[in-house]
Amino acid sequence: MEIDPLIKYITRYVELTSQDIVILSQHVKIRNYLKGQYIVQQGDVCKHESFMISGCAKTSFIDKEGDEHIVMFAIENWWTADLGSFISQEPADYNVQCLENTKVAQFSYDGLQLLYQQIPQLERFFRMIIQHAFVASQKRVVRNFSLTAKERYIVFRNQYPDIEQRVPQYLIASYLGITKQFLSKIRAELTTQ
Amino acid sequence: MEIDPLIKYITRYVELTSQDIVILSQHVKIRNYLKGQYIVQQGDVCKHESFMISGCAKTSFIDKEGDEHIVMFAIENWWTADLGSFISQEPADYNVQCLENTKVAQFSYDGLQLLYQQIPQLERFFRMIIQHAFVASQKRVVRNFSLTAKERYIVFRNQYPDIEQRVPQYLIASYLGITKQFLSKIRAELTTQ
DNA sequence: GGCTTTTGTTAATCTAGATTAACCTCCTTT
DNA sequence: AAAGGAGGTTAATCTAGATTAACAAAAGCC
Repeated sequence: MEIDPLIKYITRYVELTSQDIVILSQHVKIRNYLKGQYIVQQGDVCKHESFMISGCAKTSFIDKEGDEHIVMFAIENWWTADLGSFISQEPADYNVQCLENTKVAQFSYDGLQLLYQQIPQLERFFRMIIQHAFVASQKRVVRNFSLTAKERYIVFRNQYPDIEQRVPQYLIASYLGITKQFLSKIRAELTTQ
Repeated sequence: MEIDPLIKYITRYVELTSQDIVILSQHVKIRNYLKGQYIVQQGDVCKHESFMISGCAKTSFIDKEGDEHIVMFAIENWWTADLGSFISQEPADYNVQCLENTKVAQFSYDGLQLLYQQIPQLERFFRMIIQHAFVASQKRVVRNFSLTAKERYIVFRNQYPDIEQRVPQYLIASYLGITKQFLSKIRAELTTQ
């Protein structure tokens, strides 16, 4: 089944009966995007929370100077959405755009509210997922203050070696909060010794 | 009752029966700290999630150079803990130290697991709380990349005017990721129109 | 194969914010 | 009232990383 990776992922955290899985699959929609397509567009309301089955996407923000800042990347088994927009159903601050052809399993806002009622463990599941996401985000704030750009790049590389391979460098530079020129310089320094 | 502010806060998100409140109060402990005391110490396991009833605390991190970085502040009606340490029950990355005499309502790890079973709405409650915390943290990451120090200070001031009054400037500088000298310069610029 | 677009590199110059250091309040405490 | 500490300011100098610009290497695409 197409949603198997999702079920497998959820059952790492909570137990699901076969009945739960039937209900779940009724409220989850599989959707395919081509490279370049948007899952969420800044200004639109974010209608879905998306679980990545395959492919790769970036979440980014265009500032008032028109410069893009990468908020996060997502690959297989990650979640992506503008969560702030999704929970409030107000316009999104971020874009989510596919960097490869991508397959996702999507929860709509209403679908998810129904699922919370019918499968109470999902409440626990999402609590746990978001706890981890919050902890990771807070660590990133700390790293941005206490590490140099070079150190942050090394951390990123060690933490997400799979992402580093799949994503162009200028997007990684943006994720790290530096220019592509400076990242290039760092990389040159790291390869010569 | 001493835990009234907590009940009031929770019932803004989910309904509680009087029975729920009795159960809750059996698993929540009120605790007082003096100014300067630690709620959590870097290296210890974070044993509690604390709801602030009164007072003020800072969450901070001491880096390898011995410099302190402020992760967040907490005042009345905020939550504080090293969540990463609390959920994994591994040593904390952060300190939580009181900046004023402080009264908190504390959930122990085991107590909270019991409460999740006995009051399923709490699962929902904490999911919602942490969703908002995650969204706020992600916005902070974006601000740190796309705004200047002066702009970030203005945002902080507008967003948390009550915190700005109660906390020394050098800690606010640290929260903003700048030195106290540079914050002082920014403030001088802002007062002379 | 050539031609355009997308990525990545190198180098010169510039700037936001760090560092260092000296000095100025207010509070406490004795 | 003196002394010490905690918090805040000002100013000179320094640096990590930005900006600008030019070029090189891949990667589509006709």
